[in-house]
Amino acid sequence: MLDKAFNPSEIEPRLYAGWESSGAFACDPGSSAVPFTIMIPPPNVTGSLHMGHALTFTVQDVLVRWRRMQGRDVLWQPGTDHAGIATQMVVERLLAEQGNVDRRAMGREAFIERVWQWKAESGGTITRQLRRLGASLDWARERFTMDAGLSAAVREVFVTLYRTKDADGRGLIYRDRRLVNWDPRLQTAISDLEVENQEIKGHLWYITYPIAGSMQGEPGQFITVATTRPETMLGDTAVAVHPQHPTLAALIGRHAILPLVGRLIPIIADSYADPEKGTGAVKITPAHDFNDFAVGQRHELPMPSVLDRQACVTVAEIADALAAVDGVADPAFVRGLDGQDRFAARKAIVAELERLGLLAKVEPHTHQVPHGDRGGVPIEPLLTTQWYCNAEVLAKPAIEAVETGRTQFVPKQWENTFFAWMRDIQPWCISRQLWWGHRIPAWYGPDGAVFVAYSDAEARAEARVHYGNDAALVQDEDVLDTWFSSGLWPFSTLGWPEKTKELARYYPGDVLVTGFDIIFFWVARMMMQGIHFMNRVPFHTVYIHGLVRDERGQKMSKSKGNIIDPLELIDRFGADALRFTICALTGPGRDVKLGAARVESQRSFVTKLWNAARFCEMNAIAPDPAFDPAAARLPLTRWILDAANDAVARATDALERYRIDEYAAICYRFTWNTFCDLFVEFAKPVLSPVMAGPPPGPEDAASCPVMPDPRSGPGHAASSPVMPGPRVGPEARPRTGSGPASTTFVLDEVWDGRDKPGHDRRAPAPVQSDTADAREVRATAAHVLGIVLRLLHPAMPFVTEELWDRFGYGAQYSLIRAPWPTPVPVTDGANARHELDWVVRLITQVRAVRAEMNVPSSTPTPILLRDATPETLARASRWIDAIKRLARASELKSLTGEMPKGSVQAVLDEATVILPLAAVIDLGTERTRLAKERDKATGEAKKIAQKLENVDFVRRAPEEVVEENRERLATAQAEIARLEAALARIE
RNA sequence: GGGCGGUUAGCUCAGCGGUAGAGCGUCUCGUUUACACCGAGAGGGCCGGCGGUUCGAACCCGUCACCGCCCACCA
Repeated sequence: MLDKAFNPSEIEPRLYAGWESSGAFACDPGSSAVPFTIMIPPPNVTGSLHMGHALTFTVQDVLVRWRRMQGRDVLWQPGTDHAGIATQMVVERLLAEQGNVDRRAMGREAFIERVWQWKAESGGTITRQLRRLGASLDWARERFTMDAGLSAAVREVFVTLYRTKDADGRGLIYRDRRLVNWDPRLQTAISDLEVENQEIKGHLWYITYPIAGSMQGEPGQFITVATTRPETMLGDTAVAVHPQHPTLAALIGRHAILPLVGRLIPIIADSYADPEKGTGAVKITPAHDFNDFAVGQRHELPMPSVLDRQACVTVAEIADALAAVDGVADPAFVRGLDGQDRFAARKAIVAELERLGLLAKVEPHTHQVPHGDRGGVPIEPLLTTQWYCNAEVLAKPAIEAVETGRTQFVPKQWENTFFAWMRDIQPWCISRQLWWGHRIPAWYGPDGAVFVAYSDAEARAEARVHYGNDAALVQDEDVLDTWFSSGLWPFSTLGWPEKTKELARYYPGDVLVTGFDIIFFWVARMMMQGIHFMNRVPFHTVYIHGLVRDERGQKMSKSKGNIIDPLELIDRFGADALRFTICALTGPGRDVKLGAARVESQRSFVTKLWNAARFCEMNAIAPDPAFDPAAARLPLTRWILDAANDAVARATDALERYRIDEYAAICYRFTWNTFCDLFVEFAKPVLSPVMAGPPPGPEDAASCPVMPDPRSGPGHAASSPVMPGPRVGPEARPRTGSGPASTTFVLDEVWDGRDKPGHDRRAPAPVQSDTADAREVRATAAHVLGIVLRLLHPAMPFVTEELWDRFGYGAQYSLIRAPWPTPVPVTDGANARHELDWVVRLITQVRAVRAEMNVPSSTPTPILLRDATPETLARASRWIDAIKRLARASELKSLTGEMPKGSVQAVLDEATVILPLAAVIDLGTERTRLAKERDKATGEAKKIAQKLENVDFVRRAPEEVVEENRERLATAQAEIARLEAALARIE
């Protein structure tokens, strides 16, 4: 027996362990099946599962589980990223907390050993958490970016790119001395992508630079520059003005005296100086500003650095130029700045300028200041020698691959983002001044000669050739950007550069799933490196999902305190509920707004499925291997099989299009609305007919609050004249066995105006019907439940597996590899659909009317059909038990004569549905209700008529559209006529 | 400055040329034995504004407004 409720916390760990140990997630390189590969975006080894992970891994797991069920040989490659900066920071913080010496005191080797130790102890957090989410990763193949094999791949790539020369004879990896984004807190170079601009409320300082050799009172005695960074002025080597500047151009060629420093700097012409901005003159500090660096290169200016690696002032490079100038420059002041922090120096410099009267003015100024995304402090452009990768060369084939569609983005609009960045790609700084990471395989000789090699030994061998003897070599201290190794993930995890059978089989992969924030960092680099080294794109599809936000659409962040922990949600509601919520909310190009309330409401779907299964269990519904859907003969079974076909086809199509949200909605609707609300309810009278029909009404019809007409007395209804009903021809007579239930009720009985006392159903026997009909319904129910479980398995693996096992659809843990459902032939599905559609509409109509008239559902009433065709009456007869049960009917009959007084009417196709409710209805209310219905239909008819009167519409619209409108008009007009007739019957 | 996305029921969102939809919330009714994490029913929207294309626009085009994001840059 299934428990009353699904208990995820008990069931999930057990099922996951079973899956994993039974090898259900493992790929099979020896299989003949078509492979399907997804490379996990390796989470940081320091990470713990956050909502972004929950989103991306749920989406991937849905795709992976679905494809596995389709029979593909799935490799979902797991692993983690060594995450250079992040991990180094974590371990350094830990060392500090434990009161250890810092890493520099500790030494490189000992520190790295400590990081490995940390990884062994704490690096498994994220992978454990992924298991809790239900991610079906092939754990036996787990990789780490610093594994020996992956490290070998990194060296292979580095050496190869270094040795591959571009058109100018330069390696695709090369060393260069230029400005780099320097993070003074972490004391390492970072790439452009790791810089985040933050809006800062600062100041614009206007500083007066005296012109050298100018006379007192001369108009051009000073040139004023504006700056947001006065402290960099120590490194100024020019002042630039626009060559066509109306007034300042006259000063070009003269020199300014750099305040504080006393050095003479030229006033140069450069169109970089925008006459509209600031004062029109701009100070040039080539070593501390990217634009100024370019100006400095153009004019061959000196480039002294005045800030060091900790962003403190250093005067070493300008010491020789210091000169005392009365009232302008004082070498002692500048020397006094040496070693001061950049912001302290700024303050001091501003104060000194003010004291000297060289500060023309200060304005408040809000501007974007670049910050390091990890360190969080303003970055400092710094002149250093770093290793670069010529991304421009590598980008070209990657751009082409997307242009030609060999790799496609979903949604497509992200291709524009990709192109925009790739077509203007900058040299990629790949060296980092860290210890944790892949050490750059470059060695330096005593004279600075560089030897790039696979190993220390190989480098020594090269040096021996170079020098003619054994020279002492020193390996480069730096490590590579983490993304350099991540970019190799699609093939380094498969054994490259070895030619493994996994590499041949699983590269290229199929889909890459990630967020848009990673397109540049990772997707672009995998494309570039994958194409360059494997000659093929690493994946044919890049599926980009949104970001997870909180319920109000705010980005989740620690500072806002709106972080939602997926593990907490799993604890509270179960992994299936969380996963299904994510699936339902992840529309293309849309962020996922998620909160506990949403997960809680989706949990009820898990419960619903569980309870539907309990119903099946209670009704002895069990899988029947001999069941043949094509042989189903009942309208009910043919209808549900037909509807299941439709759900299967549409769910599969949605997954093909990566529309996880549509897939979820289709499954949800089919399970809840179609299977539970309709099929199960219709099945009940067949499965246990004793329980069919409404609960017992009052024994005495006269005491029923519905029937007696308070105005005319209890005898009134009974005294209404009743005409004989139509004889239903034998062809329309219900055939025993073709309907869903016993047909003890005959529709050609004429309603006699009296409600029959209900059967005595006060003690329903818990018997299960064992008719052929009931057996067919049971087998069908089991078949369709099996489809539901398989359809939902990718989204809700736990509850579906549990039910699959409990019902014995297959061996334990077999759902994970059960065949994905495909549509099956159904006999005359359209007919069954039409039939059920009518029954549902009848029931809905009656329910609506009853609710509107405030008839309590405990009070059954008769349902009379007027003007119904024999076909309709036959249909009604076939479904009489279900109708009575679901529409709370005491009986169902045809009516040709006059309507009982005080009846309520509703129009259903050609027939009018009449509910005799004399006791409770007010004629005025009923008249208003019917008039409202009629007016609605009239409005509809008028709209369509207008359309059809438009000759252009009739002439130019497609024939089927015109025809459809004609039909709709006819239907509406017929409905109006019947509603008019109904109104006329009311006195 | 360049670009992208969004604006549809109270909320979250589907729909993207031919009858405006769902879930949640609201209101009403219901102790029907699968399920109150339930069932039934109802109310609720000139689909951001203005133009245009079309027989027909929530949907296509233009434009504006507001919200969000990305890139560049602001001496």
